[in-house]
Amino acid sequence: MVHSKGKKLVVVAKSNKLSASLEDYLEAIFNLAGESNVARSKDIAKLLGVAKPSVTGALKNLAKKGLVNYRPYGYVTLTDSGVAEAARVAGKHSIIKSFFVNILGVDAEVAQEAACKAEHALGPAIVSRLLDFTDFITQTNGSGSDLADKFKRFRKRRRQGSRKQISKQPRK
Amino acid sequence: MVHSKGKKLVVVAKSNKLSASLEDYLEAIFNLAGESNVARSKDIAKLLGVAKPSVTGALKNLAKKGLVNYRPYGYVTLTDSGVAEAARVAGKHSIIKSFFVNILGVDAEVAQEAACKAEHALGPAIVSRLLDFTDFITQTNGSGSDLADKFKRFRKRRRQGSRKQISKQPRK
DNA sequence: CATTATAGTTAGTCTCGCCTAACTTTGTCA
DNA sequence: TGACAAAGTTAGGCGAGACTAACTATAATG
Repeated sequence: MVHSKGKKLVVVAKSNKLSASLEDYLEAIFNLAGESNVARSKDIAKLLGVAKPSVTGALKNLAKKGLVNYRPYGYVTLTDSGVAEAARVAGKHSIIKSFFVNILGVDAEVAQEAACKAEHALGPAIVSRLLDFTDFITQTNGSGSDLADKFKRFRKRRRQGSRKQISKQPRK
Repeated sequence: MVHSKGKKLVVVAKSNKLSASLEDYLEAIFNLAGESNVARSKDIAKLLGVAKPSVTGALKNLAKKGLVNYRPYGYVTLTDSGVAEAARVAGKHSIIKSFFVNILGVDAEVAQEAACKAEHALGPAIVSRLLDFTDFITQTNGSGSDLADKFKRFRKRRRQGSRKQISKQPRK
């Protein structure tokens, strides 16, 4: 971990960086709005698996940051910067998930869930490379057989070869 | 995100799963103990960038879970299951970081920091594949030139090709 | 248009993880 | 060995983010 952190001059500026939680709300609104053009509190709650009052709180918070247009009992819409921010997060999500599924061959469900968490952990430097890498691998299957496929076979061989030692994963 | 979650029978069993924070403490102790065979509260605090009382709290917590041997004012050691758990976390960290550095070509500092966060987000299914994949790529450079190198050139070309559109990343 | 179901909000509480200030214990060294 | 520094702990507090219970506003329906 090794923090270090600014330490002294930190008091200022309530920080415009979003918490993982608020990023999740923003992304949820973005996705819901993308489908049906409206985002209802109810649906946000359902999508994120939280209770309704949690949504209200988050919306107020996002409104204070100028990312959503919030009016009590009204529909929720994203502001311009809200859209930008949400698109950024959703983009990360998509890149990460795509890597998991298309390169690593992870099950879509698992990849989806993992991407939800990882999108808050990985900065632009990594995600940008991940995108390039995924493209690189999927495009480079001109020179020979499909690399992702090769990997699948490699992995199968490896996992079969060492049954007893690794079996699966030291459970728990 | 899409939770769903057990929902009904969840009340029981205070959960033996560690929070991200506690995993960090455990990993820190593991690393410190590995180097000098003792883990002092002071060093844990420094390594994680937290205040001393936070360490005390975490240690009590870990002790309650049977992962560390904690005696007030004494040195901290890991129990057997503490070692197992810590090794698991540290293993994840190492696998993830290695992928970032050796495959994606990310700067070691950045990779270190990102791995710290990602290790809490990625489950065994993904990490196991990540390990295999990294090995696969680094071992498969027999058939032709080094793939990681190829990727580096691919990326350089790509980033140069699209200067204006992507330039870097929409800052903030 | 009145009733009722549904959506949303308010108020209050809880847990987690961190902090500072002040205290106690331990270790060091003259 | 006694004083002082360093390490560790206790007490108290704060913010984020979630929850439940109870209330209010909106929508739908006869």
